Order: sequence, then structure tokens, then C-alpha cells
Amino acid sequence: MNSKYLKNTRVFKAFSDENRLMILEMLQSGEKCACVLLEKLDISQPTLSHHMKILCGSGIVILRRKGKWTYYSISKAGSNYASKLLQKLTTVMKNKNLNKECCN
Amino acid sequence: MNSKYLKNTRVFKAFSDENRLMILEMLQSGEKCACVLLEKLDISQPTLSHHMKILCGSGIVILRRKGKWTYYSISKAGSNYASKLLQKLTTVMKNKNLNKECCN
DNA sequence: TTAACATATAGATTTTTTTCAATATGAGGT
DNA sequence: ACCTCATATTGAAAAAAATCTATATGTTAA
Repeated sequence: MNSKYLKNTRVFKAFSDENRLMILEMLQSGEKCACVLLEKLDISQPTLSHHMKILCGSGIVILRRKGKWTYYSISKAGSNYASKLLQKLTTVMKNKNLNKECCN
Repeated sequence: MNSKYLKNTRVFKAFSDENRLMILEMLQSGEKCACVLLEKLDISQPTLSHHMKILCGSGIVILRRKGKWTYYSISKAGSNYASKLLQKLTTVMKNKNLNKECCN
């Protein structure tokens, strides 16, 4: 019961940090190597690693390993899930908005 | 420049707390008085007040005052803004996904 | 197999967020 | 004017998240 909300907050928490939004913006132009992301952000390498873990953990970003390098890209499936979740959470049901006055 | 990301994180932070997701779910069936939300959540009155401030500050929720009571409801405009922002952040541009290998 | 490099993990510190108790504000009703 | 009720604000404590340094892991190349 509690875990339903906890799981959902994880998706939105991925979008709730300035550095992660910058990372997403960089990934919009396609898959990027961690080292490229790192050199454009003003954070340490372990901090980037931490942010990528959160982005991947939320499903928004996926990784691909190739030798020493790790490439990150935006997940279409993860993005769609997040988008639908947000819309679902903000959909106001019709025919239910009755008894407007306190307390209902 | 920095504030652009800061402003955007505020929107997603609104969705990043379990109690706030519960509140949004309650508001899906229509406008609710603060006292109704309070009795269904396991938090104190000041904590609810704090959460409503964050939800309203993000634009997702709007309030209406009537006498002693405050009624909250989901903002259509705010929701649409959040929804579009999420989609914008996760849109991968075509014809840009070149030079896949490190480092690009 | 050793060295160099890319990324991950551990542990500690700082910052941010959540929470509550106490109190303030503000709007009726008596 | 006073009392009660609904909500907001303040200030402090607890919890969670971000960040760093140091170190570990795993890959490639000499």
C-alpha cells in the first residue's frame, strides 16, 4: 500500500535535481558517454555516478556498456511511463466534484 | 541560467513525496477542504499546511478560500504545464544521435 | 602482468526536506 | 469584545539527499 506511492515518488525524484535535469537535456541530443557528461557538469565523478544511478533506477535513462565506457540514453518506455503517471495523477474525474462545501 | 533548472525541479518536487501523491489522489475526485485531507492523512496540521504550500507553489494545485475554510483542487493549467515539461525533457531529437562512440 | 583509465562503491560531511510542538493569524458566531 | 475553530507561521529536531575524498572494480593496452 505504502510502496505504491514510494515507487511513484522515485520516478519524479529523478526529475527533482538540477544536475539531473541538465543531464537529461544533454541526453536529448542522443546517447552520451559518462565522461562527456562529467566534463560538462560542475560535479565530481562519484557524484555523477550517483545521479546516473538514480536516473537509471527510475527507468528514465538506460545504460549501455562498451569496454571501459558507459553510455547513457533516455528510455522511451521509461519516459512514457513517467508521462502517463503524471497525467494519471492529475486527472480530475468527472461527475465526482459534488458537495463542494466543507466538509466532504 | 541556473534558475531555469531550479524552477523546473520545483514542479517535479511537488510529486516527489508520498503524502503529496496521496493528496493529489484525493483531489482527483474533486475539490477538497483542508480538514478533510487532514483527517485522511497520518500527519499533523502544520505538516499538511507545508505540503499544500509546496503543491500550490508548484502550480499543480490551486486554493479557494471560503470563510474559515480552504479548499484545494488540481489545476488544469499547472498539470498541463508539468506534463508538457516532462515530455519536453525526455524528447530525444532526431538526426542528432551521431558519433555514438566515446567521446562525443 | 603491470599500468592506465573509466566508472562504482564506501564512508563522512553538508545541505535540503520533512516533521512536530508551540504559537500566530484570521474568520465567524455568541 | 470575546471565544472558537481552521489554517499558517516559527523554530527546532529528525530524516533524506547531495556531495566530496579515498578506494575498489573492471577493462584495455603496453
